[in-house]
Amino acid sequence: MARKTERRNQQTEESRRKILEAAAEIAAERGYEGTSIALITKRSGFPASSLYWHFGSKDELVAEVIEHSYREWLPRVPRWQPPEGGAVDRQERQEQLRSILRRAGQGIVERPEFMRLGLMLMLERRAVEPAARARFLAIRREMLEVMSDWWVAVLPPEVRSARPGLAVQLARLNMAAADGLYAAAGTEVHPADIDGIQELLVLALDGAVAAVAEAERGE
Amino acid sequence: MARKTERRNQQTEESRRKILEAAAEIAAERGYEGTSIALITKRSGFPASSLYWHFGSKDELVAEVIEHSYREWLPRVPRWQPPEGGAVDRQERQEQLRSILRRAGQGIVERPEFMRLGLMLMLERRAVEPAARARFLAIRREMLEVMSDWWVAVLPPEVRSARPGLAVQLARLNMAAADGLYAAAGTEVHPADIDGIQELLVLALDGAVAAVAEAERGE
DNA sequence: ATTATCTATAGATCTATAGATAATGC
DNA sequence: ATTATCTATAGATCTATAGATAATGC
Repeated sequence: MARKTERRNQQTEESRRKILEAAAEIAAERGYEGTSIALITKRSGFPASSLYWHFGSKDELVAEVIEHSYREWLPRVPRWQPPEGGAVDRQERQEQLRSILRRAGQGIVERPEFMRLGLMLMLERRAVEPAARARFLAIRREMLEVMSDWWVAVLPPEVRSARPGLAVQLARLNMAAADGLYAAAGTEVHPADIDGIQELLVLALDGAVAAVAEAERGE
Repeated sequence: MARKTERRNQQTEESRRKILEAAAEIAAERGYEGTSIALITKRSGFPASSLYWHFGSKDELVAEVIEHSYREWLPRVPRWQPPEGGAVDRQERQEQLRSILRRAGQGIVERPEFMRLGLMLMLERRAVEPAARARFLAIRREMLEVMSDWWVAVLPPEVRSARPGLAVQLARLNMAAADGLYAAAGTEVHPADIDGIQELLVLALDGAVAAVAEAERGE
C-alpha cells in the first residue's frame, strides 16, 4: 500500500531536511569553506556517509542549502504585486513601497540564512564557482525582474516612456540598499534603527522618481 | 650606520608586504576560512614558517590583511570634506555628493580587497569572531562618523534642528546602498550600469532630504 | 531487492612549530 | 647576537568512500 511507502519517503525527507537545516545554520554563520562536513554531522546527528548518500558531494549539499533556505524564505517574501489598473498617485506608491519593504525586512529577520549565505557567496571570486553561488545569482535575477515589473507599473506613464531604463535602475538601487542594510543589521545597525532607515529609503526612492519626473518636465 | 639597518628593515617590510598582498588577494576571493596558509605560501613564495614568524597566527595575519588593505585603499577614499561656511543650497549639495560617490566607486574598483573581505567578515556569525572582523567593524564606525558629519554640515539648518537623528540615518542609508551596489557589481550589475544607478542614488538621497524638509514645513 | 544508515578509515590538506641555516649588526 | 628564512614534520581536521548492518517493500 502507499501508506508504508509514504512513511518511508517521509522519513527520508525528514533526514534530508534535518541535514539541510543544520547545514544552513552553519553556512550562514561561517560561509562556504567554513561549512565542514564534520560540523554538519555534529549538529544534525547524521554520519558523514548519510550526507554523501543524500547529496553526493559537499558542493551539491551547499547548493541544496541555498535551494532549501530559499523555499523556507519564499512565503515570507513580499509579493511585489503591482497595483490594479496600472499607475498610481505619489502617496499610494509610497504606501505600497513602505508596506512591501516592511514585509521584506520581517522575512529576512525570520529566516536570515538564505540572504546571509547568498551574499557571502556573491562576494566570493573563486576560480571555480560553487554551484550554490550560481543558484543564488539565478534566484536573484528573478527577484530583480519581479521588482522591476513593479516599478514599471508604478511609475508615472510620462516618466516611464521618457526613461525606459529607469524602472530597472530603481529596482537595482532598491535591492542594493536593502542588501547593504541587511548586511549591517545586527552588528553595525541596531534592530530598532532599521525602521527609521527603511522609512528614509521609501522617501529616497520616491524622491528620485519625483526628481526624474521634474527633470523630464523641464526639458 | 643607519643605512644598513634601513636596508634590512626595508627587506623585512618588503617580505611582510608581499605576504600581505598575496593573502589579501586570496582572502578577497575566498573569505576567511578559504584563506589557507598553503595558498598564501604558494602565491607569496614564502614558506609557512615565515608567515608565522611575521604574524604569529593565521587570525593575526588576516587581521593585518584588513589593516593593510585599508591603508592601501585609504588614499583613494573621498574626503567627505564638509563645504566651507556650513549649509549649502540643493544643487551644490547634489554636486558634492555626486563627486564624492564617484570617487568612492573608483576607489573600490581600484582596490577591492578591503571591502570584499570586510563585507564577507561582517556577514559571518561565528561563535568566536576573527580579529579581522572586529577591526573591520571599528574602521567602518569611523567611516560612518565621517559621513554623518558631512550630512550634518550639508543639511538645511531648520531640518537639522527639527530632526537631529536624520544625518546619521542618511549616512547609514548612503553606506548601505553603496555596500549593496558594490556587492552586486561585477556579477549582477555590469560595470557600465554603475554610473546610472549611482546618479539615481544622488537624486534619491537628495529627494529624501527634500521630503523631510517639506514634511517639517508642513507641520 | 532496495533504501538508508552505521562504523571505520584512506588520503589530502589544514595550522603550527622545531630546529638548522643564512644574513645582518655590533 | 639578532633577525629572517629554510626544510621537515607533528598532529588535527578535511572530504570522501568501502563495506557491514538495519529497515522497508515486493
